Amino acid sequence: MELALSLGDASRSLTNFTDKPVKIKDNMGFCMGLGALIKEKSQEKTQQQEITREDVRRASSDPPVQLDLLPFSPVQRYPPPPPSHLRFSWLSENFCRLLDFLWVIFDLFEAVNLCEPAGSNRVPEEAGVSSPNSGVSSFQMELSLQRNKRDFEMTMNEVDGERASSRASDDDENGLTRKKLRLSKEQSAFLEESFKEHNTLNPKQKLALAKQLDLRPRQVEVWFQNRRARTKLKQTEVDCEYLKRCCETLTEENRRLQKELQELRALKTCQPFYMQLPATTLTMCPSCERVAPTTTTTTAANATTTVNGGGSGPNLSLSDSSKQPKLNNNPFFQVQGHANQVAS
DNA sequence: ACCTTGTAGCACGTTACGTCA
DNA sequence: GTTGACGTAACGTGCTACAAG
Repeated sequence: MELALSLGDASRSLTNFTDKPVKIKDNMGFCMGLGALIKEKSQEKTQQQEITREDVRRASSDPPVQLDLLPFSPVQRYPPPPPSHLRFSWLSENFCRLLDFLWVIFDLFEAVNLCEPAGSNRVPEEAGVSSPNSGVSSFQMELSLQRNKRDFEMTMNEVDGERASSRASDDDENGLTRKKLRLSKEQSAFLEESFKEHNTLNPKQKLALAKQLDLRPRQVEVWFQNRRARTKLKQTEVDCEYLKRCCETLTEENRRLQKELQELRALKTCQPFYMQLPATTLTMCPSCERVAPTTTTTTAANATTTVNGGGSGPNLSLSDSSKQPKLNNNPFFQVQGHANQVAS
């Protein structure tokens, strides 16, 4: 079995090994080596536990990550830790993805073409099997991490204390898939309290919260993002329910007014002509839900349901308040205010 | 002043894990 | 023990604002 490896045209070659093509903005013809990884994890994980892509991705995306920018050569698989002045904190996501994958390629290349790795009892064909979601087999990642462990340990002393402490919660993961930690009640309560004070965080607040709760800043950031999303979703549900009730109320009111209109029309045909008085009544348009003045005639008996329509008729009282469209009390016109109330 | 590029933060949708009935 | 629903941590993507060159 022969494996061709061409890093000169990375954007083309890398797509052969992943489910999803790796997006690469620039073709990079140099060798890159990670200078920091998970010290505690590497030490604690057993041979049976697989170290996943997630581990490598996180390790490569958490600043600072060290790179060796050396002329590409397959021999220089494990370059020595770079000097501190070659650290980069500007790694883009795609670049980190490329880093992840390059290690896999290196290990795969060696496993297939060079030699059987020490301590590995797997056949090389296994290395070509990709997991359905990650596009990188866990075997490859295990190989990669185990072999680079010694290199990582050389540079772990350079990892700053904050990062080391923030990663303390990572130790208990099994590493099979992406990790999901359940926050403790105390942590959730504290985050809730902070969210009540301000639903967004500036970097300083984020760092302070993370340090106080022994979480990674990214976790705090994600928590606030999800919390805002939950708030918005709940708000939407409340608004939806409220609008539903408004719709029901208006429908019922419209039905009542329509019935009243029918009664008035019936009375109009029955009452003597001299009893009819011109007036303007308020009717609710069923389609646009607006109150529109309609000049009609009614009897004195029903005059309490009309209002003065521009002086063309007598001023009539509004004694029967239950029959008036209550615009100010209509819930339809209160939705906005209600929404703001809930949001607060 | 204008443009380009990189970065950070966010909303939104989705995935996947943990919990519980 | 299994299963499905649900809550939610974590992630991917696109957009926008901003700063620096």
